[in-house]
Amino acid sequence: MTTSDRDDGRFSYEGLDRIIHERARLSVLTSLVAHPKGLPFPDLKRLCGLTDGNLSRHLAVLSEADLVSLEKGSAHNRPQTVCRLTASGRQRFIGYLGVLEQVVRDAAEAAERGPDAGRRGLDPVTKPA
Amino acid sequence: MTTSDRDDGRFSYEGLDRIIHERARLSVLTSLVAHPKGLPFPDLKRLCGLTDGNLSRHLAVLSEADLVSLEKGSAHNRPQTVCRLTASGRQRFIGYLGVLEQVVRDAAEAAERGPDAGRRGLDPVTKPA
DNA sequence: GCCGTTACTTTGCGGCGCAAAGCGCGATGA
DNA sequence: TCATCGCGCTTTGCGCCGCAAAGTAACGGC
Repeated sequence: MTTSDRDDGRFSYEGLDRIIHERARLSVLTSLVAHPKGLPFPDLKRLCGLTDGNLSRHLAVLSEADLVSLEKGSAHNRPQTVCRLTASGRQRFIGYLGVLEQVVRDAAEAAERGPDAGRRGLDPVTKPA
Repeated sequence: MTTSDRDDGRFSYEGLDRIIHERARLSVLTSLVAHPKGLPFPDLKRLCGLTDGNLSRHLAVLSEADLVSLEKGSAHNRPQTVCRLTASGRQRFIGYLGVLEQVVRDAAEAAERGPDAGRRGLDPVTKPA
């Protein structure tokens, strides 16, 4: 047998929150958790390699979900939006990271266990050039 | 200073392949890497907690991208599709996992470094000078 | 005043995830 | 023998989303 009933959902990873599990937003949240004092919009943009519009959109989503707070003020006679993780955002992000870690563990373990197990169906595994 | 030029893209994680970085497909790939001999459609469906339609769609995408192979045959007088990781799929997935691991490391490290660093900024909003 | 730059926001579109409906087919039963 | 059921997928349809390009606003030289 290949699977048993109690394996149902073994790899479903329901904790991968749709809001967080998105490349750009993952970037943003990681940047923010690494800069707990907050980051101005342009810095965040550079760190994440995002365009203005893109970052704006994602920040709106994250803010809507109360994962980040946006403090719109001004500095050097210019508008400045400082972005921060909220306390609950931090919690949710850390929870998400736990799931992500589980994914990596599951997969890495499996990948290591049988690099050429079941070779019947798989092409011979070749090294990357 | 908050960021320096050479930090550009520090958290952009370009290796997070759009095809792979999707909850359902991540489930599928992890299941498959854990079962190198392949999995029949219904087993995969249960492992991943997906609906038929959903799994079908994602398999089509993964197959299109040559990450998985679909072997349509029959067993017990019933149609049976066996899904397997391709060799290149395996490599790409492993590459992706490396990036994911980096994300987890970056974030976990940062989160641990300052669980309450900059805490003042989290709820009471303070103005940067 | 005009032009360029900075700091965002809005708009438009293509694509995607998801659930519900559909299809094919063998087994079952009247 | 012919409907009916259930299993194994596939297709359809809708709504949301990511992304880039265009738009707005406000300041700083010239």
